[in-house]
Amino acid sequence: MVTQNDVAKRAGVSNAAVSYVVNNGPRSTSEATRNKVLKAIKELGYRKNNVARSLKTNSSKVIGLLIPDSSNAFFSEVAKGIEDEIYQWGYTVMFGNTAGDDKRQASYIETFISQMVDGVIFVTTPLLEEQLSEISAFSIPVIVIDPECNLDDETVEHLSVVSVNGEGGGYLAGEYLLQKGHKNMAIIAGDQKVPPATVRVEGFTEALRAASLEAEVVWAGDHPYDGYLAAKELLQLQNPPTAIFACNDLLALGVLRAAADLEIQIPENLAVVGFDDIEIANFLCPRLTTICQPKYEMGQIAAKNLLKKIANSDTENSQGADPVPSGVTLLDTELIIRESA
Amino acid sequence: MVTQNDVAKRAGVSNAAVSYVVNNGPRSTSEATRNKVLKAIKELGYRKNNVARSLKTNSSKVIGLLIPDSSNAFFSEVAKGIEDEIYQWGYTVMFGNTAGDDKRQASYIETFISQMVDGVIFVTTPLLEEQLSEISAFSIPVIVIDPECNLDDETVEHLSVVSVNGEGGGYLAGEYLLQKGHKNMAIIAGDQKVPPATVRVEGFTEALRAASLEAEVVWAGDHPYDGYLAAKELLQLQNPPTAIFACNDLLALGVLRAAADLEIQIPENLAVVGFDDIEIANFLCPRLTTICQPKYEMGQIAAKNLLKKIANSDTENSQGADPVPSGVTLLDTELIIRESA
DNA sequence: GTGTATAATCTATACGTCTAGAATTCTAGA
DNA sequence: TCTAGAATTCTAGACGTATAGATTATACAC
Repeated sequence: MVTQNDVAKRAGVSNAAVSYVVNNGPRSTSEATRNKVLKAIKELGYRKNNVARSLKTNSSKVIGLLIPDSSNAFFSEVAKGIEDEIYQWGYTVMFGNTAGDDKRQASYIETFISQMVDGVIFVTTPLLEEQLSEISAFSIPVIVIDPECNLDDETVEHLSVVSVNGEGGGYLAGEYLLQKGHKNMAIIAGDQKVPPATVRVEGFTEALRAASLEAEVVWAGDHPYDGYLAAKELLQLQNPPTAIFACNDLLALGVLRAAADLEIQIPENLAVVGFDDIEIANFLCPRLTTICQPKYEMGQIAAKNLLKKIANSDTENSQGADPVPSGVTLLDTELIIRESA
Repeated sequence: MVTQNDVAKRAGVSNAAVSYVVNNGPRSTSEATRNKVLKAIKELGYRKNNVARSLKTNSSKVIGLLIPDSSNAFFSEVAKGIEDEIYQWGYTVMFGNTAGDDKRQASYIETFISQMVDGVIFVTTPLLEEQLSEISAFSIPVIVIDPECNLDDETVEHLSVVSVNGEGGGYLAGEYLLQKGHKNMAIIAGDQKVPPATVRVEGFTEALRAASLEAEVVWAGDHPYDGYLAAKELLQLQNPPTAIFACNDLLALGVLRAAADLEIQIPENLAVVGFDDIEIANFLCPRLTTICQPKYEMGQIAAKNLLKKIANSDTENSQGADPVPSGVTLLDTELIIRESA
């Protein structure tokens, strides 16, 4: 492996000079040495070694990303927002799927610490008190996207969360279906263990409460098949719902399929509202009415906030530095009316 | 930061002893010191520092993953296969989206080298001669998933590729539609710059050639909307095709949507065959007939091969070691007949 | 009790980088 | 030409770890 020392020898300068050239500082170099060094670098094919740099400077230019399932359209869109943003600042993403497994999650946190990541982003992941305190023990900045909202206020205050107004989204869906005259509605909710599921249900329920109505809640999962099964069951009741709120678009897809199987016309005989507005929603038959949440932007904002936090913790004296909103940054959802409701 | 030295002091042993305990070797330790060290580790909250370890051992336990677009269902499924496999062996994934940008790709390769990754997996990414030789200059094992097949044989031989028989898949689609009696067929192909697109077209064309038929090819993109536009145009010709082969399922989704807009019945008046068999395919209306490729398995196999390669290059004397199939490992595709054709 | 083989431990150094502090060269004003 | 001050360069650790080589403790056979 070609090192700075090799380059230095070849160029006839000290290794410090090489470092200064490579990093454009922190001290200036004359045009002459600069050229000698650059020439030697080219000739020897030297590449800087970020591992050694990390060890010395205590900053790896890597951030850790913890996601339940990278193959899920929602998460992968968020991840893309993060990566796009972070790339521009010379950072790289190291990621792990928790797959809903606490042990696996813990293992990745160990890894992230061990790899000296400069920051961590948790996406929709159970926040275990113990793990959080471990990370903060290493003073690694953390951003959370869409948290389990039953965290105590103190913890949240300390945390910096980017979230979407899931409750508001659920409310929008309920309000809309109410306005369409539905009285008998059902909710097919995602995995009860995954935080955002519950809030959406609450928002929807809240909207119905205003009209003194209630909705049956079926806890399913996050896949189309879960939605399919749940919908089939609901639609074959003696008194089937006239509207279904599916808490994510993949579930909604399953609902559409179940309705088709049972030859139930949408939206004439059944209204369906989804949540997420994933890319395919606008191409389904019928096009899916859904609650849009800014996935890419969530990732982007989370990344921006994390980078800010990292910058602040670097300069130590965070006075004058651009402060990161701690507590919850809530992004708005939007009702996208298409054909299914 | 708590270091091995701190632990050593606390436990009243040498730092070497701590290292031996932490790594279970390479030398044995007495039960007594082992316990002392473990106790000190717990008391001080010591975590091993993988950065320092990497620097010393020249092995980071990190692999680099280069993907065109992590938010695409196909890639993210492959990525999941990789991550799942690699996690089991204590490795972690560092990833970057190339976004079809050669400069960005080059930048990530620099980063990977700089981070001392133990191996790299390229997924469906243009293999630039220069970049490959740069990586091999650092003797970093490389696995390619689904390559641009116009690489010269020598390069491929040197490379270790996991691929799916895209040509065979295209052939299956063509054969099936032929057998269904279609004579006027069209192909909506993905991004011409992305390697696998071309092979699928060739396979399909090949099948038709056997019946002395030809199909019109429209180069579109990778998104539903691309398929939608292309299909709308095709279906409004004075002599529209009776069957469309969409080279990936997202395109096919767009085709279904276009047909619905034009009130064309599927499969009665138009047959549609997709490619990929992504999760949603089985829930669309109509359910999508498509060519299934083992995405998760591709990732898994690629990861397994990469780990083998890494192990082999570690032991240097690869004699007796489990050899990695160099050249192309071709996985089979399968025709999944559902409702759309 | 002696000698020997083995196990356990410690000492010291290297991995490749960055960066204070010392040393040197350059610049410009007198 | 001389000199203060700035600009540039070099020297010399340190970051936290792993591991050869040296050293000491232990076990066992005689």
